[in-house]
Amino acid sequence: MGDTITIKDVARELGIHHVTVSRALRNTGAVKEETRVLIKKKALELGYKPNRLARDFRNKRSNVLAVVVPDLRPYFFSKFVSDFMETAKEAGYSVMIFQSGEKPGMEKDIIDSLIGYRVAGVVASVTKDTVQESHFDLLKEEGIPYVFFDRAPEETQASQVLVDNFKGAYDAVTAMIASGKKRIAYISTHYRHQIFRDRLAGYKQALRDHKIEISPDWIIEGGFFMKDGMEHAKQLMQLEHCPDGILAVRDEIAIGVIKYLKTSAYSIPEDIAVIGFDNDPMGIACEPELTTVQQSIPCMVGNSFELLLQQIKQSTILFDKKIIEPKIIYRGTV
Amino acid sequence: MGDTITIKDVARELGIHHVTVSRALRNTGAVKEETRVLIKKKALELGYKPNRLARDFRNKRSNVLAVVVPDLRPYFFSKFVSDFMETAKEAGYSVMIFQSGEKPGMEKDIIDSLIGYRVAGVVASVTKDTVQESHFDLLKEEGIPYVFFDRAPEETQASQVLVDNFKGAYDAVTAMIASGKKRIAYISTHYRHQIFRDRLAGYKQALRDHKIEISPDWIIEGGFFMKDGMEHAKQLMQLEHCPDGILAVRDEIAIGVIKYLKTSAYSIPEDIAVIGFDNDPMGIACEPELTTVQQSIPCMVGNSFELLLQQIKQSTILFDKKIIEPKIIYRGTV
DNA sequence: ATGAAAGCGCTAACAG
DNA sequence: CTGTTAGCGCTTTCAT
Repeated sequence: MGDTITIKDVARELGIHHVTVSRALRNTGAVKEETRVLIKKKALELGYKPNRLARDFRNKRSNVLAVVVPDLRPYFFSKFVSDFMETAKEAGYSVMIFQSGEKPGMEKDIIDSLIGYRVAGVVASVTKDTVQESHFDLLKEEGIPYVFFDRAPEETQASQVLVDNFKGAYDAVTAMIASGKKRIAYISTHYRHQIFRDRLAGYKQALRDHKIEISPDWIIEGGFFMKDGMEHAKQLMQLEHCPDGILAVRDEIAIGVIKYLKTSAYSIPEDIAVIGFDNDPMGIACEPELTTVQQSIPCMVGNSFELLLQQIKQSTILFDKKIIEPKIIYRGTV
Repeated sequence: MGDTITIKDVARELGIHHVTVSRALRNTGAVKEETRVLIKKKALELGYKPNRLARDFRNKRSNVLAVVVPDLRPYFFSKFVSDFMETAKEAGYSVMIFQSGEKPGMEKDIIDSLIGYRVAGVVASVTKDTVQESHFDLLKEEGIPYVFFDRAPEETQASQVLVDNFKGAYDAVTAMIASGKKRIAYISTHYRHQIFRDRLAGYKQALRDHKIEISPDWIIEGGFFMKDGMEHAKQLMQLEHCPDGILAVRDEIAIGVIKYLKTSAYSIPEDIAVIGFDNDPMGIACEPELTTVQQSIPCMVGNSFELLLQQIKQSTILFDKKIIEPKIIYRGTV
């Protein structure tokens, strides 16, 4: 160690100029084929590893893409990140991941960091409390393109990739109605993202279109986890006029609902139907297996990446919005 | 954009030398307190962001830690990575994540990459087919310390953090025996890591210590997922002399087992007890809730990080092994 | 097709 | 306490 091989070492060994080595190794500029082969052979032989730090510094831009998520653990995010990394790698990019922990302050720090690293681009899903987009403006100022996926700041103009959440909820409610349900409740989170408002709107519209009353008692917002689903289900079932179908905005919440219903001896889906969102594999572990609204993650990744790459290549900031079709995965709860 | 602020800009504005600015901003060297304050104020005012690319390049080392995992999606890995990122961030490090996709070739490419980025250190869990450690030797040559967690190459000398897998399996089997089970089977994966061999050894020893016969029919190896668990459970239950307890080396496999048993009308845990490994939240979604051997991830993260940091600080490669106590989380399947 | 020169932004080492 | 000098490894530009 200590004596790292540089292009100069390769050049000296061959009695040529290090610039030629640089050109040969990058397959750029005019280098005699014969020389190029010679150089590559020697580089390999010496175990030369390009110093990315130097290269990125010189280019004033790294070839790293950043992904910012509130939390890496939920399946939706870990799957997105996992797929995104695959896609990025194939295109020659490395990926840095950042977790905001649902804290806007942290998100801001992360963005400062990203600017420091001169990342090539950013894909982000914002925290539950991110209302302002101002910290992302800093990226714009630095010419770093970014794309939001799933969770975007309110009224942002920036590029974003979302599922058609209105349709997802609308279809889910319609499916329950089709199976004979007439009293359908809605359990959401308190997170104030457009996606959740859209789902609520889809839920309401489906009820209206089927001439079913919308009761405020049947719309609950709060929490994000399994235990919240359990509590809300309990609250719902204690209602005098209790529901026979429940749409939850997350599979984890839906599973909480199922757990409560089963302990209370309700049959699913006979007594009550349940549908969630996300197609989390956890939904297969529970019984009956959870029917869910799938947001195609490969599709979201593909669109996000494409949108980002386009901006990187053209060195422009785009304002584009991709809407992905949701799809209901029918399993055993409706 | 285009006109990024550098320390020279800050210096010019103040009519001082940029080196003084550098010193002031890093709280290093001797700078008059008054000047330091002035500089920091001006830097903030101009929106100066240190160029990490330049800094890292100059220092010949980045302040990035790399985590290499086979796959980011399983809860065990996403949780580890998530926690590790938190810990690293608090210590001022950023984190790059890499997925080998269980492919050793990919793992090798990743390591070349890490060297290119001159990362400060590496934490890795190797692929199912990584037998040689040779590609990690390259890191050693570059003076980049690394620590294995959970899955290490065979017979490696390198620093590693593991759970006491022998004990985990031993205790799990003992727990089943304590609840009256006498015919305990073992479902493993075909992955050839020490951790799985240790679990098998723990399983066997527990049976021996309780004078229970070890039947090769009851030891199945193969697969890694839920469907594998289902298949293996089926195979096991079709045996003439079928088991009344099953230990699986992963919760996901255990859940597959449970799913099969329930479709075949076995009662759990009355007819058959089941225990898994990992404390995957998926185990809470299923019914009955899965009893599992927990590997404390915060503890693994803490040890991994500490082991790594120690090597970074001392610029030495250590050969240290940390063994963490597993713990059985009793739920409903035993 | 190859070489020479210059500089990216920063920091260590030395000088004053 | 502050300034000067030099250079990290690489690539772009211009010259040959």
